[in-house]
Amino acid sequence: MRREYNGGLIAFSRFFSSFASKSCSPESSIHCQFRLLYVACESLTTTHTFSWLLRQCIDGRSITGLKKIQTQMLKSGFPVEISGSKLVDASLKCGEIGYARQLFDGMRERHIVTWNSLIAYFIKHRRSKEAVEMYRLMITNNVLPDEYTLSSVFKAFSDLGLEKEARRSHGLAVILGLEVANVFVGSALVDMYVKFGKTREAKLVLDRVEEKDVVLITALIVGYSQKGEDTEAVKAFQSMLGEKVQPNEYTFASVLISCGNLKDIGNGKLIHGLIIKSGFESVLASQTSLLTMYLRCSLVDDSLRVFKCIEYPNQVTWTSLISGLVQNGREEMALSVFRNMMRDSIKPNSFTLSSALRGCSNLAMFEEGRQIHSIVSKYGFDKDKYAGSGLIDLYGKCGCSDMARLVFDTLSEVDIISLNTMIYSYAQNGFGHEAIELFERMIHLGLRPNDVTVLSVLLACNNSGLVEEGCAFFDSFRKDKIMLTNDHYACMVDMLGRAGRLEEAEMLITEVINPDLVLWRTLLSACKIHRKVELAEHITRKVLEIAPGDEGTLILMSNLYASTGKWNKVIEMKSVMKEMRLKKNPAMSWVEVDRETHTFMAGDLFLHPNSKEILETLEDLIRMAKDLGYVEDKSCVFQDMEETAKERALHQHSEKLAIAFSVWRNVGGNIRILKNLRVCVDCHSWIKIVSRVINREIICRDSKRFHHFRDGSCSCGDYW
DNA sequence: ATAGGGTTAG
Repeated sequence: MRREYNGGLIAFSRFFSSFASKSCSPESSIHCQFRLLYVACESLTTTHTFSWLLRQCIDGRSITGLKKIQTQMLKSGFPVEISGSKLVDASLKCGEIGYARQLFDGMRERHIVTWNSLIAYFIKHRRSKEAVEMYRLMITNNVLPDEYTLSSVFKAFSDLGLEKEARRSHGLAVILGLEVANVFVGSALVDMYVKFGKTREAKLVLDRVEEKDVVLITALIVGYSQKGEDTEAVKAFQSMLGEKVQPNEYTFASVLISCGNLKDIGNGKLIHGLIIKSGFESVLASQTSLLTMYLRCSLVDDSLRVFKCIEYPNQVTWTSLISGLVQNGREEMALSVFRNMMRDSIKPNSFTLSSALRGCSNLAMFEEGRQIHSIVSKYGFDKDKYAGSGLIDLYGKCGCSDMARLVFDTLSEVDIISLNTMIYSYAQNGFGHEAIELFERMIHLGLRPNDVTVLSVLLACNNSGLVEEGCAFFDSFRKDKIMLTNDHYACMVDMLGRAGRLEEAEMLITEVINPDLVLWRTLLSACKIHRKVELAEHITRKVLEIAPGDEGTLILMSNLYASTGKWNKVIEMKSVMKEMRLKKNPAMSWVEVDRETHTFMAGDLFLHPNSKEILETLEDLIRMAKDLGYVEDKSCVFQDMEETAKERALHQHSEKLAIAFSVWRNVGGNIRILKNLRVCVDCHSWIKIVSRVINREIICRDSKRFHHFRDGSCSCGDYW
């Protein structure tokens, strides 16, 4: 009789659902189900039917239905303990935590499944605190946790950093014999120790688990690769194969990260083969991991080949490609990939945006970067620290530290990275006081400065001529036992050297355990500024002992001889360089106009389609600058030639060409140019005057810093 | 009836 009714019910339900799918809206379909439940609830008793009905409620997310079933269960004398856990589980699956909690609180006797379901729900929704509270309540109520409880709750411990309590529960798992016997408990433990950064203990747990499976071993591999113990990760993977445990896409993903970190292309390709052999070749996660691995190993073509085989790349796949291309210096391609992604209507996330922004800031692509800024806003990432730092970096590298600051001030959370980025932006642009102010705020917030902070602060002092402040900071960093690297020393050597305190600068180098070429070259360029030929010769001899024929040193020395008029020495140096087949890095400037980049090389305009117009504009600008007092500084010419030829050479320095081009194209607003070397004294004084002539700000990024030319003066205070 | 691992970033 009952069975018949149940069968009838199913048929009834089928009738309704087919009816619903054909002609009804989803709401009316659920309405039909309510009617159905109402009818059914009148006379039902079997466990089987209750389960079926609960399933219907879960599918229809119907709390009303649940309540009806509850009444019916009570009426029919269904064991309260069982019905309770069933109802709690069903309410949680309907997303009704409030009702579940209400049921839970009303129970006199609670089945362990009830506890487990609630804990699992909290874990699933990352409500770790409540999960742990529930677990504690369970213990105080003398309910002994089982394998289900433990395999869930460990995640909450690691999430909240409750290591002590976690170890106590681990002990419980050992006493109950679950650590060894239940692989779920074992993997949860491994995962937990991994999250605590304790890979050694994770491995000890793994070794004790009797029947090891993929998840267990993968959890350990993940731990190794996230901690940078990449060799261990690869070893664990190999031993997994030895134990005949079949890896899956999760396993491949983590071991491939380690291969990428190790640049272990041999194992990387081996795993690629394994992926094909075990049928994971068209699993998106595996494809993405392979793509990333190839990019980390700088095999851009291989990664593109993998990408082409992917039918539907997702957000992560696209992002991985974009960030990898940027890391390999293929910014242009990265940005075109980004545009393709947007065209395919794949939503970007903060990873995507910060990668694309880094592509822009590497090349100081202002317009492109601004467009990405509007995408950042469109998708609601204005307050995000990752996208935000990307924007700060972009604006900093485009010479707009005020815009960088606007972004910084909207961030919802200030952390060491965003602070460092902002301080560095100020430093590059010569806003020393602003940088120091932010640094003080950082200390006030209780954040410990790291090596990037130290470099940014020193650079800020250096670029603003704050020598005393810089020295004071340096001393305090030394006292605070902050690790100082060669870069930090190089910054100080530059600062002291440029201030003419060459002896102190040299002393500082002797303090360094392993002085590198950069340090010596820095001191050498200070010699060049102050025309200290003898000291420079002394240093050059020293450097050439460590690094015979060092290109940078020879060029600096040759330029020093040239600027002091020692032309025979210049010829000598040049012949040495020629013999060693060294070529000077040609000076280049570039400028972005209408999202197109135009590159200029000194004296080289013949190939430009508008050379005539550019030269005419340039002549006008030089004439007007001369009217306001510009005089050529011929010490900036490093070749021995006739005076008029020197003038001509000066007039065609790449930055002058780039500025003339921008003026001719009538670029609106500021003029923003970039240069691969440092700007020379002659161009510097010329650009100052031109900024007044055309009454516009000219921002020039050279290889070391920014110069903001406005109304006849420069932000660097003629100190660079 | 209730349970475990991964991919992209400054």
